[in-house]
Formats: sequence, structure tokens, C-alpha cells
Amino acid sequence: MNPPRLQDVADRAGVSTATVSRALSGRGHVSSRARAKVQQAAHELGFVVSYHASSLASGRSRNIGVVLPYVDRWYFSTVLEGAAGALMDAGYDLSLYNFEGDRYRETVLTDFLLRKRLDAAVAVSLYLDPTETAQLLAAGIPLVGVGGPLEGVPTISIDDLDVGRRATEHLIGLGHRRIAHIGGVNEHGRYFAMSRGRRAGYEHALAGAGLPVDPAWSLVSDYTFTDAYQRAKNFLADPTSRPTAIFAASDEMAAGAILAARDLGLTVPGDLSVIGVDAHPIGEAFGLTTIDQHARQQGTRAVDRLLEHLAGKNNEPTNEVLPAHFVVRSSTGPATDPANA
Amino acid sequence: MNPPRLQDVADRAGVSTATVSRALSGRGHVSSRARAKVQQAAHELGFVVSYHASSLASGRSRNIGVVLPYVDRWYFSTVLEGAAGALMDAGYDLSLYNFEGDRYRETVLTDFLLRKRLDAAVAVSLYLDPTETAQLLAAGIPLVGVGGPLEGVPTISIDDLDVGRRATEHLIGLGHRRIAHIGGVNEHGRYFAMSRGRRAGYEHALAGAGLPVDPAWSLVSDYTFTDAYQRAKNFLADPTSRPTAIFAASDEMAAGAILAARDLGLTVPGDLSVIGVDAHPIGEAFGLTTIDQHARQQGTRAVDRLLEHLAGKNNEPTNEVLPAHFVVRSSTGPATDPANA
DNA sequence: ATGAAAGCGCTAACAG
DNA sequence: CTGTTAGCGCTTTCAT
Repeated sequence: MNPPRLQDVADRAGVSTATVSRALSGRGHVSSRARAKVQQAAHELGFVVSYHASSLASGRSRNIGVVLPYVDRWYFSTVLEGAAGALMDAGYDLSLYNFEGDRYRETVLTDFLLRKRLDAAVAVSLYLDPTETAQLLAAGIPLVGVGGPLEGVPTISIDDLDVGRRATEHLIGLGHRRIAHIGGVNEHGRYFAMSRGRRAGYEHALAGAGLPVDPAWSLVSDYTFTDAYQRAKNFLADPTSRPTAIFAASDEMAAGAILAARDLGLTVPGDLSVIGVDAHPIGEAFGLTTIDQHARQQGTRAVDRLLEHLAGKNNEPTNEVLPAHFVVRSSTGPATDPANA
Repeated sequence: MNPPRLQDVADRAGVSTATVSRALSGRGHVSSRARAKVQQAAHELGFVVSYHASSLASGRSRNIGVVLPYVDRWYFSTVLEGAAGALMDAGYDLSLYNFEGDRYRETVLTDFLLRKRLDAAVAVSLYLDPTETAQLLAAGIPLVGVGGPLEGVPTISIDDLDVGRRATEHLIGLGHRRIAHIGGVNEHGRYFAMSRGRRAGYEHALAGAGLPVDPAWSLVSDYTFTDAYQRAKNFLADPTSRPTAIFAASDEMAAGAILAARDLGLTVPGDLSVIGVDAHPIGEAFGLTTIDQHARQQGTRAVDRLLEHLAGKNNEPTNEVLPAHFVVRSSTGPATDPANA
């Protein structure tokens, strides 16, 4: 016995398939009497619409793509969780497209995204050149970007420049003068646009306080704990050129720096203050001061925005800036060495 | 101008739609001459098949579901990466279903999975009762499980009992006699079946070495760094009842324990040896000895197995056991306190 | 408010 | 090897 079709429900309820469709989808008017009969019949039969048939006929697929460069990293998986939740709530399916750096970038962009199975897509921290963006939009795939600027596309993000500045100013306010930065780029320098903004904020804050901006104090890592650990360890090894504070562009890197400092016998925040960005759960154990960028919320907000878009409202390609909040813990404290004050 | 349809390609190539379909999908025989013309025409038109139409007509959707309880945790996101890569390679789409603990469990199981848009699904570390499994199979959704036993379903996993035993025996072999364990369960005790196996392996190894098994030395955490950190800190605070070694069921928990030990002024491995499971990248910075469970590979293997299944081979509901490898680093060393030897 | 009927775009017999 | 044709299961005018 095959799965029940719309026709089976119609027969059982004594109405036409058109009425069943209307009753079940909520589009168009159906008498409450008919609706009840239909729902009853559908339930008895265990009917579930075939989404392929439904999509083919209607042109809507209740399926949204989430495209990201990595999934096994905290920021991305957290945004993904947020997006997944919002989509579940809305009854949408989620198709995942993972670039894995650049490994599947071309394939995803040219093969997968164009298969007409998506109503829309959210692009997380993705760099797309204008041609690529245009191609997607031409294929009828409305886009919302998260965490990175995307030309001509509505976008959700935090103000990375401001975050970088606030973090740095927090350290300056504690009396620090020798402040290093750990930022990140990936192998191709393509993703992680946020790094640029945060670094710029760091430099602005230094300049604003009349402090020198030394490129040698701006480390480049890859956003991982271990890489930041190693770089910080090297950097902090020389006592003569040691900073009293570090602003890291992510909590994982910040935590790595704290571990490195401890391995070198330094105390935090006694010898070194460290501040990160993210509110990554690991930060708690390190007592890490951070700026919460509400990553999960970025995912849910992106989906909600996309849904508004699909509903025909809010189509402006504007950048929506979400707030980020300070979380002061114990990894930052007053600068103590008078030589550095 | 609407997106080109199969008919447009057929017209342009001067053949029938059937030939176009065959030429493009590779099913059935087509003269190389016709194939060339079709490919040419399809390329010129920028034709991409409508997967809804294709799926409706063929019953196959080239779409596989990945169902998991969390996505923002290392093990799950890593398995997901592996599965996503394997699916890309095979030209399949990936639909993501995230339970978020139990929040969407019912919804996913009853609403989403039954919509007939999936050819199959991989269930990562999921507990399903026999009724649920049967329901999915009845809906025609072949299943492969990863990292957890699933009745009557083919499964990919490591031998958690063996892993627990080997980890513990490593410590015993180093002369440790006072060995604690940090395992994990979630709020509902439903997922993380692996914890049970690893704990059992720990107990077996102790018993096998004639050591007492004290339930009080078997901590229960939630698989996160910070929770393990706090529990380890409490546990290690009392010098009189302190173990000389800890086996943690995951690297994040192991790293948390190391941080806790250091915060208490203990050295690793001098005062305390710690071993984990996972080969989580964070372990490197901590010099963590671990057992690599090749999480990514579990994901790719699950997909490959599913694909074999769909191709009609290898349908036995057997449990396939993947190897796990020791990675010895610096967090484990010989027991030094003679009182404990 | 409801039914009849024409597709949505593609695949898979079936014939030839 | 290729064309014809009948659907796949649902949605949506268009009537009534």
C-alpha cells in the first residue's frame, strides 16, 4: 500500500483535491466544515504532502540554503544553529552548503545553488564577487548575508570597527599602553572580513589615544585556539618587547593567548590582560573578558529577514547592525608596570 | 525570459526531450553524436534541471538528510563536515535537521523527515526507539547511524568500550593507581551513548588491573570544556582524595581538567596525567594525549555506506567499527608519588 | 465555497 | 539508439 495522495484524502473526505489542497495549505477559503472533514481524513490516512509535487506545482519549495565557508568552527556552527532553529520554527527545510575553505566553492556556486530547489539562501561570512552575487540573484535566489559585507544584498552583522575600538579602549582605559592584537585571516584571505574591521578599530583606538601603531604588534592567526597559542607564545617569549595587554579578534584566540602566557609563567591579568570577541563558552573557564556578538542571534535574524523578504516586505539591501555587549570577567585588569604606564 | 526547460534544449539540439534527459543524466544509451549536441545546447542555454520535476518523475531526490542533536559541538560539526564533503562529491544535496537537544526532536521526526524529500538519512549519535526507527524505515527512508547503536540499522562507530579500556590501560601502564574518569551525558541522558561505553571500558581496565572501581571517581559532565573545568576543579581541590590521573571521555573535557589542575597549582603531567578522546585541535596546545576517533571520517564513511545502500549493495544492518588511534603527547607521564604506586 | 481541469518540468516504459 | 506518451502529486485559474 502506497503512501496516501491528495486524491485519497479527497475521496475519504468527500470533496475535491482542490479543496483538500486549500484546506491543508491554508490558501484560499474553505468552509470550516469541509476543513474539519479534510483534516480528519488526512490524519486518519497519515497523509503528508509530497514536497516535490507541491514545489513543482507552486514554484515555492519551503527550503532555504545556508552557505558557509566552514562548519566545524564555533562562529559558523553557532550561526548555523540559530538559522536552523528559525527555519524549523517557520516550517522550512534547510539545505547546507559548506565550502570547506575553497574546496567546494566553485561547485556550490555553479552546480548546487542553481538547481532551483531553494527559495532563498543565507550566506555566512562569505566573500562573493559582484558577478557571483548577480548570478545568484538572476537565478531567482534572494540572498541575505551574515557577518560580512555583500554588495547589493541585505546584510546582518555587528559593527566590527566599533567592537575593535571598544575592546581596545577598554584596555587603554585600564592604563595599558603596550597593546598587541591577534587577528585572523584564512589561507586565501577571502573570508573573515570581520578581522579587517576589528583590526581597524584597534588601530583607531590606539591612534585616538595618541599611542603608536606598530604593525609588528598585530599578529595574524587563523582563528584557532592552537595557532593563536603558538603565535602568542613566540611573541610573548621576549620579555623586552612584551605587551601588557592583548586584544584578540576571537575568544578562541584570546584563550590560546592566555594559555601561552601562563605557559611562559605570566599571570593574567597581572602580567597580561587579554580580551576577546564572541562570548564563546570556553571563555568562562578562562575568566575571559569579551564582547558578545550574539552569533546565534545573527543566524536567527538573518532567517527572519529572509522570510520577511519572501513575504514581500523589507527588501532594501541595507546593512542591519546588531548590538554587541561587553562581558567583563577577570582576564583584564589595570596595567601595573609603571614602565608601561 | 524564463529559465530554459528540457524542451528548449531538445528543440535547440534537434532531438526529443527523452534523449536530452538520457544524455544529461547518463541513464540509458545515447549516441555520442547526440550527446555532444545536447551538451552543447544545454551549455549554450545555461540549462539546469529542475530537481523538483526530476524528483517527482523519478522518485529519487538526490538529497540526503543529516539528523543530529547539536551542531555547535565539535564532534557533531566535524562529522557533519565529513558527511557534507562526501555528499558534495557525490552530487547530493544535504538537508540538515538539528534537534537542539530535544527542542525539535518531535517536529523533525514527525513533520520534516516524512515529507518524502529525502532519499535517505544519516542519524548522528541519536537515540531512536524502535517505533521511531520503524516509522522512518516505513516511510521509505533508509538510515545509517553514526556513533551510536541503532536497532536494525547499519551503523558506523568506534569501539567505545575498547577506547575507554585502552586509555585507562595507558595510565595504568604508567604506574597510576588512582585514576578518575570524566564522562558525559546530556540533560536527558538520551544521546552520548558513547559515554556509557567509554566509562565501561574504564571500569573494565581498572578491574582487570585489580584496582577498585569507585563511583565517586567517575564524574559526570556535559561534554563541554567549561563544565568539565568546574567539576574537575572541585574534585581536585581536596589534596587528600586526589587522583594522579584522569581519563576524560572527550578532549574538551580533558583540556578543561588540565586547566583546572593548573589553576590549583598542579603540574601536568607531574602531579596529574590527563588523557582524552577525539583529537580535537585544541588538544595540541595543551599537549594532550588522546585517542583519535577520526570524527570526520565517520561522517564520510556513513555517507558512503548510505550511497552503497542506495545503489543496492551492502544492506546488512551491521555495525561497522572504525579504528581509533593513540596520539601520545605530553599530558601523560609516569606516576611519581610512591604512595600511589 | 467548491469542482474541473490544465499544467509545473521531467522520467520511463514502450514502440520502433 | 531515439521518439512518443503517459504520468509523478500537487496547485491554481476559471467556472459555477
